[in-house]
Amino acid sequence: MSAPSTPCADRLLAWFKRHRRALPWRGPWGRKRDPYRVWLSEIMLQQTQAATVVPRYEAFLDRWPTVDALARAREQEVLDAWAGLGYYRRARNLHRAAQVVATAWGGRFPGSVKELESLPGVGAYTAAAIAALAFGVRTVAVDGNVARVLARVFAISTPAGRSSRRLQAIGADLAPEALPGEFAEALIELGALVCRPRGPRCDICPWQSTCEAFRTGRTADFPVSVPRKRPAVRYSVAFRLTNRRGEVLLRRQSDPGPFQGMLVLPATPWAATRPSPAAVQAAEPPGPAWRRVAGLVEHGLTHLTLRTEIRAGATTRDPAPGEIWHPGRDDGRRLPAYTRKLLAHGAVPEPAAAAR
DNA sequence: TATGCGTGGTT
DNA sequence: TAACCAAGCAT
Repeated sequence: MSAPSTPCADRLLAWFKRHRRALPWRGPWGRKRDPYRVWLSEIMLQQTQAATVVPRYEAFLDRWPTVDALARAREQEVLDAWAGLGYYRRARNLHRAAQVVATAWGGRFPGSVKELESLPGVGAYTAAAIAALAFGVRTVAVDGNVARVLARVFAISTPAGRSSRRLQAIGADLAPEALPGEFAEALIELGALVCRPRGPRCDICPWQSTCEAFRTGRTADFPVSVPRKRPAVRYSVAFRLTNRRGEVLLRRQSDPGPFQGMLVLPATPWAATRPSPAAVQAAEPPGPAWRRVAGLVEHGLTHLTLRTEIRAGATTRDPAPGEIWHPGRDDGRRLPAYTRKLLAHGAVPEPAAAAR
């Protein structure tokens, strides 16, 4: 039998140069890139699709064009600018990392994988991505796309989650001396556009001739995935308190757990069963007579399904410390999707809306 | 190593 | 339609 041929970096680069998407965090082909912009985009792209990130990235960059500007922002502003993107710990780490870069590193990002990995929110993937894309380090960043590509090309039957070190080493060996950043990004793009999870486009793949999974007709067998558990269900009762202007009382989620630091409705803690009357009463903001809103709002997180019942009430009082009145209706943008959903559910339509 | 962390798109 | 999954990280 003949020796298996090695995937060719030049062939992948040629494909990428021709087919790569024009995304706002990408410059012209082969051009040196601003580490701040690479870092910001990579944090946003963690577990988040490019199409979702594009408008948020541009808005973020408009508001905080440099790492120093971001370091000077207040944490609340950063969290609110992140609202709707999910995984809110990313936003807190982003702000903290900006302050580390601004102070400990004099406003310039470090250029080695190891130094980058010391920044909050920067793990093995993101550190490698910044090093390759912004600093020309000859390495690859193994995300879900790259893990899938390599698992297929080399028919690796270890589950991707447990073999990322090995995949990293395999990928880095393939990287060329010239344009390592473009190569690292090309691998990701190949996974996103061609070597897709289902229905891979092997017919247009630049690596088809060296892909073991294609050769053996087993692209569907790689990467090997571990079945995931079904999310647990959690129940709570949330309180929708409105003032005369139709504004809604929100507070910052202070408990560790989902939505920490974000604007949420006052509510009982989440529990495995529906809250008892005593638990509901203990969590009630003081004041009004509460009206039960029909139905249950269901919201899915990666590991939880939240089922929330809403009680509505009206008041004339001022917000307590740590609480704010939020317009509620229009700008849903400072809010997590979960909070937005709770505001919208069974809301009494305003006259203007009802007339349409 | 396993688990906790959002949200939206795709099939 | 109910998985499945996305440019993962921290603990």
